[in-house]
Amino acid sequence: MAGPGRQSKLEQAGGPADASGVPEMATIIGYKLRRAQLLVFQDFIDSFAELPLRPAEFSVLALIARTPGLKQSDIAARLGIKRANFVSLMDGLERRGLAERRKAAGDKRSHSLHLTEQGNRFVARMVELWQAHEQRLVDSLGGAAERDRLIALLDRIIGAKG
Amino acid sequence: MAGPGRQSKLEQAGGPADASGVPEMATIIGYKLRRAQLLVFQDFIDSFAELPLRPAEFSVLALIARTPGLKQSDIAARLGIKRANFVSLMDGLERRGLAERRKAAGDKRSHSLHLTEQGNRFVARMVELWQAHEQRLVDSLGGAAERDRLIALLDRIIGAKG
DNA sequence: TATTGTTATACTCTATAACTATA
DNA sequence: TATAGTTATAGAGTATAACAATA
Repeated sequence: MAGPGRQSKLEQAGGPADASGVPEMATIIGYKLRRAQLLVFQDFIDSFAELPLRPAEFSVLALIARTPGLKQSDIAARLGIKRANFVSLMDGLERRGLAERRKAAGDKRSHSLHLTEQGNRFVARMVELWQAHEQRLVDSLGGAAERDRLIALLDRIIGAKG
Repeated sequence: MAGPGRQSKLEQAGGPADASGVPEMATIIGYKLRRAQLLVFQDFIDSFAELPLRPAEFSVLALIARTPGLKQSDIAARLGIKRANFVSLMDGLERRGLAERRKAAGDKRSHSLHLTEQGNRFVARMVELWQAHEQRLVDSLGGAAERDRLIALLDRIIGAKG
């Protein structure tokens, strides 16, 4: 990792560094990712003032809408949510009448997840609000092509875990 | 927002959507940003197993190293940390003997922040560990040019708040 | 009056262990 | 034995209000 001749390869990993090699925050990938992600989530929250919904709840409803009938554990795993933490999240969606647990056919341990009728209507409005939010983001990036480039780069970081 | 002729502009904001317009998570900017950021922070934490340090602590030490003497509130504001939350973070760095508060010259209310001698040595090692972490990221992206493209795209989202 | 640092507090998110009922 | 769902709990991270000292 640190052989001789290291000095001749300054700035190979990070961006501009001072004499001691301390990087400027503006050039650090993780720092920029965090700042951007916080801003995007804040815009998401603001966009859903009319229909209070957190990003995690949005992702659960969207996934159930697209692939109804999946087991609770499957939904949680696909979204990177621990199954223990998924319980109260799903409780909330059920309490609001948007989604429901049904006894799975074969396996009596598991629940399969579905939207309710009200949930379907909710998701329709949710998608409209989301599109406005996403369009703002795409515009700030400079267009759909830039959006695609950003996602392609993020996918390289995420790798096979996508 | 939703005029007639909307069907002819499908997928303008989001990526592939099903018949009801529900987006696939893999095409959502905020979702990808979150996943990537979590992975990067996890790799950061793993990289600092030898020298336990959280991302926020890293950013504070790096900022003090590059611009010593700034007020506590300035450091916090530049990093997007609420000053109330900055107190215990700084307490930790001071307790570990890495950084210190000094009475500011003019204003008796404020503290100016500096690294200790031990802090300088710590930062030197911290930078080495960080470079290995950052190099892994750059490699996964495909090179420094891709890193620059990613940061440029993130800066468009962040806008003037960077 | 306003600002700096601080305390206290609360809420969200995340992580782990242990329980139950099934398999 | 292992898995699905659940409960309880603890730790971060983050947000606001209020206070003392100082400007």
